[in-house]
Amino acid sequence: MTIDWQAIEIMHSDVKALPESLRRLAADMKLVAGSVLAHVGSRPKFMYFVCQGELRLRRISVNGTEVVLQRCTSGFVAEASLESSAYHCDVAVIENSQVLTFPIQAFRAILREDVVFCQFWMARLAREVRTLRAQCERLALRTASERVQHYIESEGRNGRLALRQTRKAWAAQLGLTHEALYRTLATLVADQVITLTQGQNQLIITAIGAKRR
Amino acid sequence: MTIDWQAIEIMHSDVKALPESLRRLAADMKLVAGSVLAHVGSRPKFMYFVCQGELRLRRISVNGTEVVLQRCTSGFVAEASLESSAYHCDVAVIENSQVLTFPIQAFRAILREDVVFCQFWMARLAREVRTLRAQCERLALRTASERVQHYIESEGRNGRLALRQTRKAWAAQLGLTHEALYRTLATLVADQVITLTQGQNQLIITAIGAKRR
DNA sequence: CGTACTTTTGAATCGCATCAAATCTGGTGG
DNA sequence: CCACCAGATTTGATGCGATTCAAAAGTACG
Repeated sequence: MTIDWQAIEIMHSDVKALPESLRRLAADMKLVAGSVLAHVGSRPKFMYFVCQGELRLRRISVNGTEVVLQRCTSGFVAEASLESSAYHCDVAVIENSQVLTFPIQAFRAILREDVVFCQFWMARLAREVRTLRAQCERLALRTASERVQHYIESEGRNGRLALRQTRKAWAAQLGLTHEALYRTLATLVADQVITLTQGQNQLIITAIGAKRR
Repeated sequence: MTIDWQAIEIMHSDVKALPESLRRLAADMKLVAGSVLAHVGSRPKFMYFVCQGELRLRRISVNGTEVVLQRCTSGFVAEASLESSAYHCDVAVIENSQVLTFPIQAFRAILREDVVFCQFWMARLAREVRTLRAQCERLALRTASERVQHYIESEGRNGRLALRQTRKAWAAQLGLTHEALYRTLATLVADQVITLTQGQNQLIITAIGAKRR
């Protein structure tokens, strides 16, 4: 059960910040798509780090709609769970995944002792805050078209975005039904605001004009 | 220009966690309603702590709508600015306010040295993440009524909520127009889902039934 | 007492959700 | 290799709910 840290570091540079003491406590774990790693309200026992696959933080809202709060395909999951005594969302396994697990008590202890790692962790949280603020901003936009363009601008590079998920999943993240997203993309293409190109296993979206709305 | 820390600590318990070294660098500052403390894109020079008044993190979105990302009436503002070289939102002064300012370089340095304060700061960030996740969840709800009830549940206590802002401002936070919110509140009252009581200078909202939608 | 702002109500319009159904796709097992 | 299946994609029709524009009434504050 030895973990090949070097191999993991190549894929996930975040791992480099992990102190030796934490690495010794890590364990390897495989997860099956469709399962749920943690439920709302349950007590966090481990911190998880995604090496492969995809997890999602989600909540089933009052009326039954699924709300995606975060997609995790690489890196730590649910950083905020470190501080709290209960998960505030479900952690769902979307694809077969491989994760590292760290006992949460030990994690907390090391965070208290290791200043460098503490720094690193704070930076992670701050980044998370920024991402969430962007998402709030996006969800407050009133039309599907605006949300799509906002997403391209804030998540893409120079108006180019490689969509690493299905459009259906993207729709959930944008707070739209998949039908609405399909239609919106179609009209945006027709109006020459964006172009869609099929890359290998992912859709490439490119913004063209400065046209809005 | 001496700051009365004891007086401030009574109102804002967060201040107790501030190490002496940081306190020595603090300065007092009064802000006028309507002004803007920091603009998107500008470089953070100070960390701000709100003693009195109200600041808001906001962004003017693509189509001109104001999006409120955070209201600050007490405590640190824009925690994430600590890590970044530019503000990612405007910091607007809503009411005449009094804030403490801390040179950001020094703030960072002390965070590197003082483990206890670092702990405290991490906890703040984690709380912020949770709040933002709740807001994302709320904004993804499709109807005004659901957002209102979600807000009452997540921000209130036992189905009771003291609204510390105007309904118009609340509407912005909920991603609604003020008209929509007024109408929604009216129908929720009519349907006996909530009651509204006028407290001193604030509206008290109480959820009654388990009725949804 | 006037001004600026919030609160309230009305009417028309628009965009998305919803329900439905057809097609396309990748992956599976025979 | 092909038939088949589950899921994603796509298109259509309809209705609801929020936006929008407008205007009046209420409220706080100097």
